[in-house]
Amino acid sequence: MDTQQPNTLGKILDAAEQRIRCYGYNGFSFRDIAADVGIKSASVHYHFPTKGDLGAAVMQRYSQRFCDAIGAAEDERVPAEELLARYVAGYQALLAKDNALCLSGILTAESASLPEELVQQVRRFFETQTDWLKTVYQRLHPKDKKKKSRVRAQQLLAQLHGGLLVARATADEKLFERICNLAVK
Amino acid sequence: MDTQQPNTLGKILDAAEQRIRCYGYNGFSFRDIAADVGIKSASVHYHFPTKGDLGAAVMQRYSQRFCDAIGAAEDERVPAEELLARYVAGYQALLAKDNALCLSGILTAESASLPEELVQQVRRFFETQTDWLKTVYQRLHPKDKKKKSRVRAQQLLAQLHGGLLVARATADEKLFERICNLAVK
DNA sequence: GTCTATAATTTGATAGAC
DNA sequence: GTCTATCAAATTATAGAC
Repeated sequence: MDTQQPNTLGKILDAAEQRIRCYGYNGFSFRDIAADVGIKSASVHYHFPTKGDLGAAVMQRYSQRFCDAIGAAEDERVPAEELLARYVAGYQALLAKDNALCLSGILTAESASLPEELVQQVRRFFETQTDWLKTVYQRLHPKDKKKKSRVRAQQLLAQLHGGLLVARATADEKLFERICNLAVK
Repeated sequence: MDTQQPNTLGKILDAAEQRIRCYGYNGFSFRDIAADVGIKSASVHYHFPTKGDLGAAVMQRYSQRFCDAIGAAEDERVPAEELLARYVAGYQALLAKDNALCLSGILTAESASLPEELVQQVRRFFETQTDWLKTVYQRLHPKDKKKKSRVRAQQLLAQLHGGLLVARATADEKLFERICNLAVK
């Protein structure tokens, strides 16, 4: 799914991210991860003492990757339209491919059964995304009030994450693409 | 959350639906349900032999309730605009209140770890919703092609379910309301 | 760092008394 | 229908050898 990590720690994170995105946080065990990587579960505990530690590390890496990928919303060398198009394209490329949800989406669904730290990480993820999109929308519609740009951002996020959800539920591969096309128009 | 059932079977379904919507299918046990209802887990097994049976019954009742609530999309006594507004209002009233997802949404997120029967039920739920909304949109925009009405329907579903997701993640109670206002405009 | 072995707990599920 | 008692398997996690 992403850049295959050569070291054990990276492989564990890869496996855990994949597992969570497909089965949910409560749908995988340390033994599953161990089997995926080709080691024993005790070795997974060596790298991540508790399941909460593992979940937090996966989410942390995921957030960081997202931030790196989208860059600065204020970067004036790139037109706002293109930033937005890139953002949506990123969802198509990274997320819609295997018909799995965004990591943050699936963790939100299970949030009541998650360690509080993980819930906070997910919340920060969505707030970071909202802030980024808000800035882009403000460049796109400079006359809008900041509040309106924020609502636009939240609306797009809802559309994208809901698109991933409905596409997965109906096993309709083209659905997300159509949602995206409508979103960037 | 819904009409409190007086009989044990109904109480079990209520408790299971609540548990799934907050913790996910993999986030609750028969003992949890038993404790919620005030019986022992063996008694839950009397009503629903396996966890799959329980999950299927919860989803079945949920789908039926949805169908009953929205009525026939072809009902000409009700204007299409109102049907749409009612539909969105239903999401606000039933789902957004406790900041939990739609049952189908959370099951979609975990779908890879679910019994196949349950996955199919969820798929049918979304297809039923899409068909209903498609018919309403065709009444609203009679000149549109059927395909376009279908895409409108999917887009609204994505927006609503994504709205529930992002609202829950950010613990922003007003967010879903704003998404809804934009949706029915 | 990875292993074997194992502890402590939880889980889905069943048998049989009342 | 609900209970007590229990099972077999799985789960998170740790101790200690290599």
